[in-house]
Amino acid sequence: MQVKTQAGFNRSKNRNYKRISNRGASVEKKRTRDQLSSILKRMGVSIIFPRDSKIYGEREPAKYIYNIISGAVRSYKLLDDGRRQINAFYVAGDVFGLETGARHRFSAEAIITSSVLVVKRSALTAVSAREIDVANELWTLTAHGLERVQNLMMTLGRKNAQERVASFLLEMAGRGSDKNTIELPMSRRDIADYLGLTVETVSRTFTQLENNAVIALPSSRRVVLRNHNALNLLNA
Amino acid sequence: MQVKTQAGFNRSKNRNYKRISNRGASVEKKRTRDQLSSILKRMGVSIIFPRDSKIYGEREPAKYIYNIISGAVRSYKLLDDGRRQINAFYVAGDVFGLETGARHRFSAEAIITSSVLVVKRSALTAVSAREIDVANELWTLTAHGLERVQNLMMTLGRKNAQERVASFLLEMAGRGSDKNTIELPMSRRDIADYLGLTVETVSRTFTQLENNAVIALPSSRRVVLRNHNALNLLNA
DNA sequence: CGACGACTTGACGTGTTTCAAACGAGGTGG
DNA sequence: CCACCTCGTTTGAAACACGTCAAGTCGTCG
Repeated sequence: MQVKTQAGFNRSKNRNYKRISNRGASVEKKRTRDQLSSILKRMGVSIIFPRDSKIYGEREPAKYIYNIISGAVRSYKLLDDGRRQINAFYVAGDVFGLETGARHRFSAEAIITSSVLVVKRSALTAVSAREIDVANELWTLTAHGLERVQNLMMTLGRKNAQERVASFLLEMAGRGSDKNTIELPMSRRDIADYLGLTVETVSRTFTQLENNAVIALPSSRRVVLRNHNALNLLNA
Repeated sequence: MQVKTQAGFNRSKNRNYKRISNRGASVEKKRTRDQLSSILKRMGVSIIFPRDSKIYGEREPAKYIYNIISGAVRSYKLLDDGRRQINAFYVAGDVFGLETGARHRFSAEAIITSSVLVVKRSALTAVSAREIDVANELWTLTAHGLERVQNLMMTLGRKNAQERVASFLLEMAGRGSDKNTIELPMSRRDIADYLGLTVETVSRTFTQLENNAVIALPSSRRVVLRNHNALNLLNA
């Protein structure tokens, strides 16, 4: 884990997190909006994580919060016998590793070489104890994580292979700048462990979608969406 | 939906929600601990929801927060073709319906006749805007919901039928007072839609576990855990 | 150019679903 | 008090989607 000592050259799109209304508070500074990412930029240290390197492990003390500058990260849990469930892929702009408990409940690894802003959690909670807006942003961040996982839950519990892959592709397309061409940083195995399938089934489903002219596969890691309608139908 | 106008006779065990430490805040009132449930009791109105009645629907404005006094509730999402995924069962003491966005992202129904404290969300957010401890409790509540769903995700993505049912039984046992005998308020269909299986598979798995002397089934809705060890092994 | 790992494809096996029927407990009416 | 209906549950048999095992292909990098 190489350390780049200078911090705060964050060049990625930082999504503006919605805030809940706080009517009822009388003397309230309304100026703030997305303070969090500026705090992260100010307090964070940028670190480079090489491909497949561990960022943190399940059950380890959750002392830091992470904000991706560039690259991609997978977060996962393992069963005793090695079965893996990936619960999220994070890309540039995403914040991860935020916990309310003392320890991380997942492991996190860089999928490709990634530049990540690392922020002391204690520093952040100190701010949020004073600034209600920051506290709300943290809450909203957790709530967004919850939303994502709840959607995944639907996928894992009730969708077939085609529908799962379609959901995945639409989710990935919703992140990149080009809504039609997706560059996948992760392997088929990662996708399989995200969607509750096997590598073989994922691969077969990709070629099936290609044969049906729903997608094109210029290369195995590049997907072109050719028929959004069909994908949306599959997404149910 | 019958209304019982008098509020605040909450007689159920209210779990004490863990709070994150807020070191760094200088002038801090440390007195509070689980203010939330007392606020709910104070501000809530008790309502009786009959069996199978709707409490709120997906996409409806999230104007209220709910705290179960007695009974049981299921929260779920539907796909267009009617496939259902239950994301949580709530029992006495549980809080549900808390959102950071404007609308509910799930539907909620009473599984059996249930008495529920209903609290205006605006009232609660007004308090949390002033009281950082309350804000933290709300955050922690969301975080606990996230934990639960993340565990379910593992179950749905990577476990077989026996393991899913074992997880379910252990989860349910962890709630009731008697850790060995479980009274199930929900049907086999509900369990199936929670575990991503069909009714038939759930039923078969129950009898299979009974034949292996892991559980006993005095009646279809009453389960006796006879071999915790075996269940824990299945739980992985 | 050769080797390694990721991906694809094929053939076969199996756990879960599907379709169908029987069972059983609870409630109603005669 | 019993016959009857209903609905949740169980059980059976057959179909199928996905998993498993195995062999190939492709791309990348030394």
